[in-house]
Amino acid sequence: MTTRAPARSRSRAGRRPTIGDVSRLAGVSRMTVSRVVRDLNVVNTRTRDRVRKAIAELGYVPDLAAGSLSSRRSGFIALVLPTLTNANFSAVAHGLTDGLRAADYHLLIAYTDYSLAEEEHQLRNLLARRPEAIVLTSTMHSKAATRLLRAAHVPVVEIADLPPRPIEHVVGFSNHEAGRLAARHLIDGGFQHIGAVASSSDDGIVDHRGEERMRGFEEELRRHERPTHLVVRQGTAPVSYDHGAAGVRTLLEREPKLDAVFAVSDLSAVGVVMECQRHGIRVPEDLSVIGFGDFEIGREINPPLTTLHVDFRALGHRTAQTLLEVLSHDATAKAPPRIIDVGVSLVARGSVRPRR
Amino acid sequence: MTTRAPARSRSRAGRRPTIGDVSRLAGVSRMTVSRVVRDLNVVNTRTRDRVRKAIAELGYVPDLAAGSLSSRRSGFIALVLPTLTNANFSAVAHGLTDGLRAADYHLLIAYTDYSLAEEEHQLRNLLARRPEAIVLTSTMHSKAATRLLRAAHVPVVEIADLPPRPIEHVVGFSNHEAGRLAARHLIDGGFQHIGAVASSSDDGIVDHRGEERMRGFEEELRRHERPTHLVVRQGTAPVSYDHGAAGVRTLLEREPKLDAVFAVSDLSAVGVVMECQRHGIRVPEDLSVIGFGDFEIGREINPPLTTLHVDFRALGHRTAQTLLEVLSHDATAKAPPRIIDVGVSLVARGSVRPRR
DNA sequence: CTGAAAGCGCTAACAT
DNA sequence: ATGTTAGCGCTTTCAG
Repeated sequence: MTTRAPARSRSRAGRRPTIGDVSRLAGVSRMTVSRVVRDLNVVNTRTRDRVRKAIAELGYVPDLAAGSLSSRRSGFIALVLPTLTNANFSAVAHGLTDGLRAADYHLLIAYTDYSLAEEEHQLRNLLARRPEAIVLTSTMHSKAATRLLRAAHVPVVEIADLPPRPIEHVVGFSNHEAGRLAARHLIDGGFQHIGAVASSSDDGIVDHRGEERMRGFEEELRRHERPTHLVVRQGTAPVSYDHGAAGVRTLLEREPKLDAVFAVSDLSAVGVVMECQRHGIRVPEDLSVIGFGDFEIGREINPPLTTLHVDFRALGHRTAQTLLEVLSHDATAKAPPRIIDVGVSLVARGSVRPRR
Repeated sequence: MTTRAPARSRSRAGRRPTIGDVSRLAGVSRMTVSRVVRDLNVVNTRTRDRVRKAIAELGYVPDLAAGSLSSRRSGFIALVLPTLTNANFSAVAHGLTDGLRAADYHLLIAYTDYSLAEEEHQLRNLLARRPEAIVLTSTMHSKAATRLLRAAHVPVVEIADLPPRPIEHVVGFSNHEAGRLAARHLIDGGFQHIGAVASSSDDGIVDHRGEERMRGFEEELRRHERPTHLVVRQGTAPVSYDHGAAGVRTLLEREPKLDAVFAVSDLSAVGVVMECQRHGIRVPEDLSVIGFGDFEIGREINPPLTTLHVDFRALGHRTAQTLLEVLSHDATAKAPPRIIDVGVSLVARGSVRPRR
């Protein structure tokens, strides 16, 4: 960059100021600047102010890459989400951010589109930046991903499910149990022709948590000697409204006497309700509908949606807490694995009308 | 960490393997390992395989912090979003990720909850990690944030609006024009009592883009000598369903003859429709509704929602393209600012029934 | 309270 | 095709 700036600014022409530029301007050593930047509270007030002034004047922003290389602390925690388009995952991120802020950890977010291959790709990227912990919203990983995670020498928290063989820590709930709760609610409600709309796995695109819910749902049906042939798979994750609309059409073709539907997500449940409206099928008089996730749209539609509720924000908070505990552990002694279940509960609203 | 591992592994006990560990195991210099890792294709095939084997054996993952400190290339681009809970912003992220992947840039995402202070905080964090470019979904920043951005010596792209005084590059559309389109559609439709549901700013929480839409809307009303007293502000960003439900109640109290409503987002528009259903107000027979954003839920409800459409995925792609062009520019010559307008269009659906 | 020396893990630039 | 040297910007450690 050819600049006409006077020679005295040669040291900072065209590049970002470094700690050395600040120290020169303030007339102190780089160490002193470093102490001021990190708020170490050991620097003389007047020196500190002089340094602060120099920092402001130069617009100095410390280089965390250099800092963490030296201190061996990157100061960030990685969160891997299946998708950005899900209010519940956002709630988790919020809970995490809040819980981590006081400890001055920065949260970095990546998403995988429910793809195992993409998860591995993102993990590789993230791990290369040396996060101090890693949070995964998924309990199913490629073999290579699992190996990476184990070799990373970093605390790993799997969230939003209860894996049978966790990598390390877990903050979640049982998706299997969620599905069973839905089935029991419908069976107890006296419904005779119970269907469900799930999504299908395809080519490495897997919504394992949704599948667990469906497995729980089917298992409970079987326990009560009910048929499970009315579970249809519609589209791939992320589940959305149209999955429900298309799914219920299929179900009604297959069983005109259908009287209740469990949708793997509130979003597809809303799709079910909307499609029913279009065909003059009354919810809940003709057909009862139950979803999962307690999304806002479910509370807003008419009738409001019966659903399964998980406190995802609390889940995020608990994850932050767990992380903080684990990270405060002496690095020489690995903290024992924590397994935390935040639970799931059924919220009865107008979209289900018991038959007895 | 007390370990019983044999002494020969002393060099890698309890810590991650470094490039030196790999080079020792493979019997080559660290440079050779570096070349293999970066796929520089200048290494002898047999040597390369030996190195690869060592890498696999040790589970070596390169340290990008160290690498980028040395190469002065961090390899990532930062995306700052107002909120994670917005399908359109997710679409932008997708478009960006896709467009950037070939060039091997990694996208790191942060969100601000529509808070200027939080934006500044996130920016500081992000900038400290030396992104090679920064993408902001907002065109309004705190003074300090603007200063940080200008001092960062990094390309800045503001997206999803058309700011009058851009920091540098822009890929967006006119929110002002979007609001005007909505107003014109309703005026042309022959509506007499036109209202709107906006959100209010509060305490540093600002949805500047939404406000621009409302300003455009009001301006167009005034142009046609229509009153603008039926624009109500309901809640703060992020806008959601309940904003619309509460907003339309207020509007109907204020003007029982209300015949059309523009909602700042499809989400609040859906809230309007749902609230109308609950009160026996027919949409569109009694009240017409128009939203913004063309969210999936708008296509799914009955009647489907008339809305303003922006191709956000394309916006993300164009942003990626712009970034790639700008970044390929010789670092010594700053690329000229690009201003790209992806446009906005009205999508007429069932929720608006013209009166003439 | 402040500073000097050494080095974090990697790559640019220059040998060979 | 491979290696050597130096140094990226910061912090740790130790000395004063």
